[in-house]
Amino acid sequence: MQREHRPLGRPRQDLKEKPTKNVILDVATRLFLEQGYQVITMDDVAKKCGVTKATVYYYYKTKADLFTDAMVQMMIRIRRRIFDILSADKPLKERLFEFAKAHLQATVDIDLNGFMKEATTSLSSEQLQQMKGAEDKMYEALEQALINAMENGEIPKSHPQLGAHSFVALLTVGNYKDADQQPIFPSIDEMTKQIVDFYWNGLGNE
Amino acid sequence: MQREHRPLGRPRQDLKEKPTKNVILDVATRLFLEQGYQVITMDDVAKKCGVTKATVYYYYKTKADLFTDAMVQMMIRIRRRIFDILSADKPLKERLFEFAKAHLQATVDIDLNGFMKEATTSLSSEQLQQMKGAEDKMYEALEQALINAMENGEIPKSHPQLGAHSFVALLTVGNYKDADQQPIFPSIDEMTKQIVDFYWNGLGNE
Amino acid sequence: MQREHRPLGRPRQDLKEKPTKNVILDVATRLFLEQGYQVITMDDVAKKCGVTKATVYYYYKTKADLFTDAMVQMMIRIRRRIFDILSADKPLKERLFEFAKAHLQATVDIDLNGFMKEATTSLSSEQLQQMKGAEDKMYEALEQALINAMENGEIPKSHPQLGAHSFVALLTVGNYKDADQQPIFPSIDEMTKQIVDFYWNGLGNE
Amino acid sequence: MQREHRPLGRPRQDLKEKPTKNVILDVATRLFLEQGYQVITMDDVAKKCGVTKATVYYYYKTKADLFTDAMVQMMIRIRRRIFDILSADKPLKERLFEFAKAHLQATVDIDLNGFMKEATTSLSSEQLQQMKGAEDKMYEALEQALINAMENGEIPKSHPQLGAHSFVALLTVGNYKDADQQPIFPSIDEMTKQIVDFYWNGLGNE
DNA sequence: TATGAATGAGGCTTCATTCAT
DNA sequence: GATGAATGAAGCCTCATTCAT
Repeated sequence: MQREHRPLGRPRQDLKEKPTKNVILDVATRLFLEQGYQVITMDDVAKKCGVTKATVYYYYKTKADLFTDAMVQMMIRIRRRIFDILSADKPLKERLFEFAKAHLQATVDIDLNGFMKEATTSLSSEQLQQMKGAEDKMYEALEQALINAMENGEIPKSHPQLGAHSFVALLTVGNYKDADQQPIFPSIDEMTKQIVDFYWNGLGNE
Repeated sequence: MQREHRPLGRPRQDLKEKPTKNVILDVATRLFLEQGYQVITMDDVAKKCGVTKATVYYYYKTKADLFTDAMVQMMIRIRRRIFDILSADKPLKERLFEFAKAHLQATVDIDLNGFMKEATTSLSSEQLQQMKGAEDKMYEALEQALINAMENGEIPKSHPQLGAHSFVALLTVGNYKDADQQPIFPSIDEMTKQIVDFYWNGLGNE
Repeated sequence: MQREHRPLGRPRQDLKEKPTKNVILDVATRLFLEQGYQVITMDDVAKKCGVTKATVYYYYKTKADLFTDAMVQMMIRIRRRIFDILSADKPLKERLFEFAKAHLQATVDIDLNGFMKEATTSLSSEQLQQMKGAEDKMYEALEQALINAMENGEIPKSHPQLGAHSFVALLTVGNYKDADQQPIFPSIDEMTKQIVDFYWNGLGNE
Repeated sequence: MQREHRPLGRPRQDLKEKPTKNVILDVATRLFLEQGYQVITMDDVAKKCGVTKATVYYYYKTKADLFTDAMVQMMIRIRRRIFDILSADKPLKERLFEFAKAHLQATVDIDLNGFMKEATTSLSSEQLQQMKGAEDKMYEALEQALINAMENGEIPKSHPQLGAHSFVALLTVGNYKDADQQPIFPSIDEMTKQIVDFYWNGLGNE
């Protein structure tokens, strides 16, 4: 765990350049999230990164690999976010509100269900396992927060896995737009409040 | 496994077979639901129908057309089902339970969000309108049932659109399988009961 | 050569309806002339005629047959027009002018060269013979007029076949439009006059 | 007959072969000239080049692009030839003769009219502009030679644009073959002489 | 580390043609 | 005489992937 030997003084400017592999992963993640696995081509990724397709293949052996890595990393990041937000020292409802709001503000709708479905046909079973694993861990982070709250007596005891999934499911309501592009509530704040209230009731609170 | 190749030309009108167009629409609907728009090819559809691709194109000018029609028809059917089940003369909670159960029993997970996302990238704006229109109407059917119940005093007054969307969103929880292919609850009945209870609380009932 | 027995009196209205076969031929001729053999589909023809493809096939065994017939009939008509115009009792130059003008007024550019080239790949050799035959006869009509004029002393003796082809070739100049859609001369009359003058000189007149 | 399939990936840079892009353009030009736009498939081009279709698409995004480029390059070459031949220091008639002969010797009949017609239906308006532009410039080269000759007093003053187009139009006469495959004159030399003489008269020379 | 050049496989779509009615 | 339903063959184009440099 020791840091590598590094020259003294201020690092050179070009050290700030993100390594190519990271650029690719970040760009890919965004593109896949925005448009889905099938629609995005390796060329799309390459072009957005300012490199060639061959370079992408230098870092990721297949498209499926790139996708898997992108999704897994993303779920890890979300899990970390859940941890961060939900371990704050505030009433659970407030923490849920914060998380919900953060989630709904992210422009891209993270439709995990959809991604898993698209992936099923194209990924190796090992890759699917990886994704599923990351997904499960993500939910577990939420579950844990609920379990804690149940033990604290903050909320009634109930099935925490159901609670975790229900929360994420309800968040998708926030992304709905009708035929005229109207969301259900005009502001994100209102949207978030309503969803969290609904969820809070659902948990059995009065 | 499939029918032998038919001879050229118009087939004899022997048996009272389902008209080819219907066969195509039904098969396409199932395939699209199971695997998504991008993954399914026109050839997949054709082969499953025992006809050639050209025949599929005889009835549907493009893949996007076929998809749109399939989705719209499906949403119309669901809407009808909602009507049928929700207009029965029973307590609302029972009716919700019935609908939820029917929905969760359908083998294919009807992930509307996912479909709309895939559609966005590949359909004409006119086709998107059609799909969105059908989707909205579907939700309206649910909303109406909620509105009635609020007026009856069966449930507290609240935002019916939110209620409708929340219900559908919660249903997706029933399709979740973890990395070991385990659903959250082992039986559909239990699953349905838990989801409807959660929802029922969410609506503000005590 | 006796006329068929026909009922006395005025024929019924519906006798005025052009027989379907003729409609097809006429429509096909126009479409092929306007857009070429390959581009026009049997469906295009059928739709413009208000019948189905199968009907077109009822009258013409193949697309190549329809095309051949259309082109041959057209060349026969042109040949007749040449006869009519060129056998009038006026100075040759006037007659040439008239024919040229009639030709240039027809909106469609009858680019026989182009048609023969397109046809070569797609027609049977017998069909090609038919077309070539009709084309040759068409030119012969012009040649004959030139031969007559040479014998009359109206124009110097020269190679009549060259004369006939040169005339038709020069007419194509009238259809030229530059990148800004400008023809070489602004009015058809001026165009015709200039071309015929040029031709007239070419024949060796002073 | 053709090269064996190449292995995947970048080929060894062995011999000083013509760059693939040039090979494709040259082959395509010849094929399009010989048989027309619609008849030639991208596969035809690829096979004649000993590469796969995908390779052709690597260099040209669409068939229309390939065609446009082929035609434009060809017209640029012709224009250069016009320049070269017509700027020699000889009497105009001799120069015209030379150009005509060179043109008629080229085995393929360059039927510009036909190509422009085929193009109209299939090319984007931008591509059409490109082709038209190249065509116009080609004619302008001829016009300029005529203008010079008029100013020299070598030929009478007349409309140079008409002169340029007439010349090219008359050249097509040289490619005519009748139903028995007979050209109008048996030898190219005689053909050329007759056409140029006709043209020379047409210009108003005595 | 990065890329340019190439391929194979496959997807969408069109179209001439056929045939029972 | 006319048509609706179907097919087979082919054409355009895309894309994940490979490999020598």
